[in-house]
Amino acid sequence: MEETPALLAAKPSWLLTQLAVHAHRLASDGFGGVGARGYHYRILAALAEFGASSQAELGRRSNMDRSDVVATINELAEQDFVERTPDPDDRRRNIVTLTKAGRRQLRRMDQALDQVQDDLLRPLSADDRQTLVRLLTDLLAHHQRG
Amino acid sequence: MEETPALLAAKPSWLLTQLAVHAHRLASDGFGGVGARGYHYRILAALAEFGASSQAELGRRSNMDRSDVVATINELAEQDFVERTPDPDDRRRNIVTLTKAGRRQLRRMDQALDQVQDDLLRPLSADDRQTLVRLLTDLLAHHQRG
DNA sequence: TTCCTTTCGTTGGCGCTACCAACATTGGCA
DNA sequence: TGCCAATGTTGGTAGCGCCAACGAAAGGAA
Repeated sequence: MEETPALLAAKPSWLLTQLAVHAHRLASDGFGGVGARGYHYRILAALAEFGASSQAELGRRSNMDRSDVVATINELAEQDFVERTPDPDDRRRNIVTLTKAGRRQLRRMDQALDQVQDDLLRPLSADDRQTLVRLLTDLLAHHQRG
Repeated sequence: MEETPALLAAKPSWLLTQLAVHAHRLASDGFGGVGARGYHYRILAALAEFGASSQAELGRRSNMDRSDVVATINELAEQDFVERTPDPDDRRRNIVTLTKAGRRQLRRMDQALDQVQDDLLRPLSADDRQTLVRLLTDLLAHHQRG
């Protein structure tokens, strides 16, 4: 294998984005096994955790653009993983509901994702994993405000 | 701000990929100021560090697909940041050379990137930054073999 | 009430990164 | 010689993130 330029290898942003590529590939492979992708998981997870929501709400919680939520809900609804019904109390909104099948799909995706975490962090000790998660959590929290 | 589902927030792969989004946005903003993007930096950095190379070599060092190297070299050559000449010793290959202007562009991009690192790691102490880099470096090294 | 602003869902787009398949040309090797 | 590997190139595709614009509807100010 060829050497990576030191200019790159020394940059935290390089380490982060390259590692994210690996993480994304692992996750995609896992999700691909159940015919889904990341956006689907985000929406299903948000629904399972906070219950039926409007699309705008789902977007804010899952860090997704409104327009991408539309497409994702379309796909999930076509597979009967969610239901989209107009909100009678606010006629601008749709209420998105998780179905039984959707809950099952979420469980499948979650298991795949757990395996991904293992593969991703394999070389690290339990302590190091915890440290890494702490640092990343701090950083992410910071960048989601400023 | 709305709450992120715990199912997401707990996954290292989520932290990593989301943080990479922020890192990428910061870098893109920095690069955008000089009319460039990530692929350009990778190629220029590899050329500066290892000297004139074939496109395939550049791709391996910069972690890029051959086809993406072609497009990137096209763009860099159009701005006279690199020169592409056929290799007389191996007529399959091109030799890509960094120009003075290319070196200047790299310096500009590198300065922008240094600022990005600061912004990215701002909330962390010097110790924490070092720890983070160590952990990420270990992980990345692992995933670039297996 | 009327007017203005905001929110919501939707459509249709774009950029960047990461890939893949196919092809012709050329080198290297058995 | 004949076969396989590497190279550059073309022309795709997918996923994620994002933006502008629109009509419909809600909310708040005057």
